[in-house]
Amino acid sequence: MPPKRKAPAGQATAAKAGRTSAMSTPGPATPRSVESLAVSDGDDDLDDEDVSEEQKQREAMLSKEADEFVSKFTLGGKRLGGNNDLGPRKYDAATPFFRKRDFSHLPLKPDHRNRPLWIDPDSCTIVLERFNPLAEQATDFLITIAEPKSRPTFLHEYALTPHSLYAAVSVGLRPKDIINTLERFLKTALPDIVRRKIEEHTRSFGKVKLVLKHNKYFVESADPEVLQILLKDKVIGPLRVQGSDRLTTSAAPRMGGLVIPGTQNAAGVHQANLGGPGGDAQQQPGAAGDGSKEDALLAALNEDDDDDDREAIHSFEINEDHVETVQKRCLDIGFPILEEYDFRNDDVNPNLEIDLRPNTQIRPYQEKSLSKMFGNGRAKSGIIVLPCGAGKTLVGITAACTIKKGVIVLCTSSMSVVQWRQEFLKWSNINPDDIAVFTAESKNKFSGSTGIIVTTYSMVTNSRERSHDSKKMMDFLRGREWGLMLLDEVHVVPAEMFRRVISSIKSHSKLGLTATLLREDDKISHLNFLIGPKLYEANWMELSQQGHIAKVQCAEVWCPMPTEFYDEYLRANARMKRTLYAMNPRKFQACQYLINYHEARGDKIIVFSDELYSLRQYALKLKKVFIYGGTSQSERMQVLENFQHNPEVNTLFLSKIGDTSLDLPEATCLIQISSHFGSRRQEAQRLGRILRAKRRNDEGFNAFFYSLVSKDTQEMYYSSKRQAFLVDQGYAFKVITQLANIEKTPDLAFATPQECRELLQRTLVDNEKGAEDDLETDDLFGKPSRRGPRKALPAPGAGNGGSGVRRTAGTLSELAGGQDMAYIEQNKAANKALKAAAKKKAAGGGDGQSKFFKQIQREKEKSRARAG
DNA sequence: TAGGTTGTAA
DNA sequence: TTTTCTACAACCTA
Repeated sequence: MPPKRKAPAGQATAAKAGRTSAMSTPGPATPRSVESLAVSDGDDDLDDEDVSEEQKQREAMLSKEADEFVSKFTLGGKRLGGNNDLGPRKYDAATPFFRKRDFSHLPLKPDHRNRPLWIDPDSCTIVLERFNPLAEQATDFLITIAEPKSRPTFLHEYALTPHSLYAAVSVGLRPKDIINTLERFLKTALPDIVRRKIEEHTRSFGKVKLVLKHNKYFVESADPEVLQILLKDKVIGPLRVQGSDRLTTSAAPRMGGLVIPGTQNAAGVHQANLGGPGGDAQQQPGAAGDGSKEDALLAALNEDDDDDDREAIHSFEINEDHVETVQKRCLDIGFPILEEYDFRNDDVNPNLEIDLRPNTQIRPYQEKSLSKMFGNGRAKSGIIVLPCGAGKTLVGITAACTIKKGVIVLCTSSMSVVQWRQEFLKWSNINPDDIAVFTAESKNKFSGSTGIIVTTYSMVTNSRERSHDSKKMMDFLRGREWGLMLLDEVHVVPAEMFRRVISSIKSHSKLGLTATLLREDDKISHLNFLIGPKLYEANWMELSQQGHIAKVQCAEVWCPMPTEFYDEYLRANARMKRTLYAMNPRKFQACQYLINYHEARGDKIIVFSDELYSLRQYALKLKKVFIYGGTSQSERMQVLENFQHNPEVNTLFLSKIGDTSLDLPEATCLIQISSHFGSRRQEAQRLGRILRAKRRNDEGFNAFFYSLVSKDTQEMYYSSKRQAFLVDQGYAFKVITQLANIEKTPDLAFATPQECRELLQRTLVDNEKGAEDDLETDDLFGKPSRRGPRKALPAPGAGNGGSGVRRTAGTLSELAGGQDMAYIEQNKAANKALKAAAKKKAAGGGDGQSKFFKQIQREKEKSRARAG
């Protein structure tokens, strides 16, 4: 049993409801000073006093400890972000956000101190004071109506955008709710321009819904006029199914007896109510009325959708073939269409026997995200954004358990397919026969009339020739209707290929899960109409403060480049530049130092490098295991297994294979030596690798994330770009320019200038080989070059016009010889030691090595083929 | 069972 | 200050 006694979810929610109702009268009713609140964190404050006090102290201690830890490395480095005390403020906290314009003429409300929001009327940027008494409630509200832009510790910045407003309406807020609540939270009066913007953008949003009922698609709206507009539209009108002349009318559903499993409600009410009020409601004409109470918003925010006003609903039928066309068209003409699945009234598709295992309690934020999805008793399609390790899978499983219909799960790799299935078995009582995987290896169907299929995107989208089984399976998938489509890592979907999934498989509702709704192109917005609005986005910092994910210390280590390296760097082409700044000996030393430090501390360390050459060099030189794309499946398993359980193996080197396709054992320290341009997503994903660390609740535990950056190179720029997302999430990157006592590291590599020069030459030579092979035939130089490059190299060095400028052939050959000897020796020492220890594969050592070289060879050839 | 090919993301 | 190559999954063959 964990020592901390948290209030059960039930109490927490009740407490929350209490506070929420207070929020409708924020003024004098809650006269708490800013100062008093800044201290109490406001989350556990209704819990047992001792516990929260203890908790707080511990957190303070932790953060201090962590700070000190990083400072140990820092000699004179300047710090970025992470300013933990605000100090005396000359300006108001929000001042920086308004630098360009001055809104001080906007009159403050008399009780502005009790109100947490500022707004910039021109950009519709909202700034939230996190230390304000109402910050909690305001945060809930803002997450619903606005796009989080940046959420550092004290000030959060949100933007009101058409899409965010669209999402707000889709989870049940009405424009006037939004306006009224904003008015309440704002320190100033809500500017007219913003009010108009909200009205304008929400007018048509959420008015049209796409509902699948009895296997027929209906376009539904509470507003007959809107339907008329659609029917008169030149695209949509003709698509209406003829014969259904009258608009069908029924009553709006209400949440009724719907209970999301795993919530504390589930315990008592359970299924008793299913089919109760909800079912009846369908028959009754709308009791309607304009019961627009002010509390409606609070209710919506509060998850209990006890809407009193039940409006009449009008709908017309459209053919299923035209759904996509209609969806697109609706978006184009300003009536974005929502997809909803009235699963409780779906008696056509068989029910699936599935429930969460008893005693499974989902976490508050998971519940919150699901309540957005099931807010009105139906399943809304949309996207839930949770950091890795925060339990995305469980959210998906709970959704499946709520809907209880056929489910199709789409993953990015076959690895995660297996995991999803395991998670389903772990968390739910699903019959193992009812959950099947569809991958290259396994093409089983479930035995019953319905079930769960777990597969990969590429399996479904594959446009190439299919194997016979695969074809049969696809027909099966296409031929039936799914209650829920779970899209794991949904940010991949906007890619041209993957979006085909949406159209090729018919599902009543779609739930997208992702950690980072980020792409470097702008296609992420496509998800809005491909799947649905973003239903929920968690705040990383908050989750980590609450102990759901690990606390992470981020640091960027600046490694100067030795002059020789820098000279080469300046002259090199783009490709070589990348290699050079990864191979920077100072960086290597930093890496070595950090590995030493953290291994001594008992951390499990993962080192990432996108640059294969440097990945290998680092790993071999440091005698650590590594995995890259060419590592065979069995070897991968072996290495991972060892990394996880063998106390001797604490450091693992990974190529970008580790970003997506490996299920990494838990690590507690992460070092990046080279990374892919400015991909924020990659950075976030990598950070996510250490978030799930189980030790997070141990005393004084922190996870560590280092980016090693070669100073004065492009890396600096990329690095800042990559960090943008994490910084927005509130992570502070500390800059370390000097690692204290690095020179005392035992066996510090490249400590002498001579060694550095050798490294440089070797790097240049090795990466020149590809070019060399361009001119020579493989049989001559391919194999021999591994053993005796001494002979082979001088010629290409001189003969290769493009890059021959760099150095004299003499030096080059000299060093190259030594290099290869060392190389082979190291290679023996590295991964293979592990192999021997595992006493697998008699031929292991030599075989692996030649395989390794073959792989390199193949890659070289490939790139040459492309070039030529 | 390994190795090669292709298509695709980013 | 801009961009890129690497690597994966599926499928096929010897």
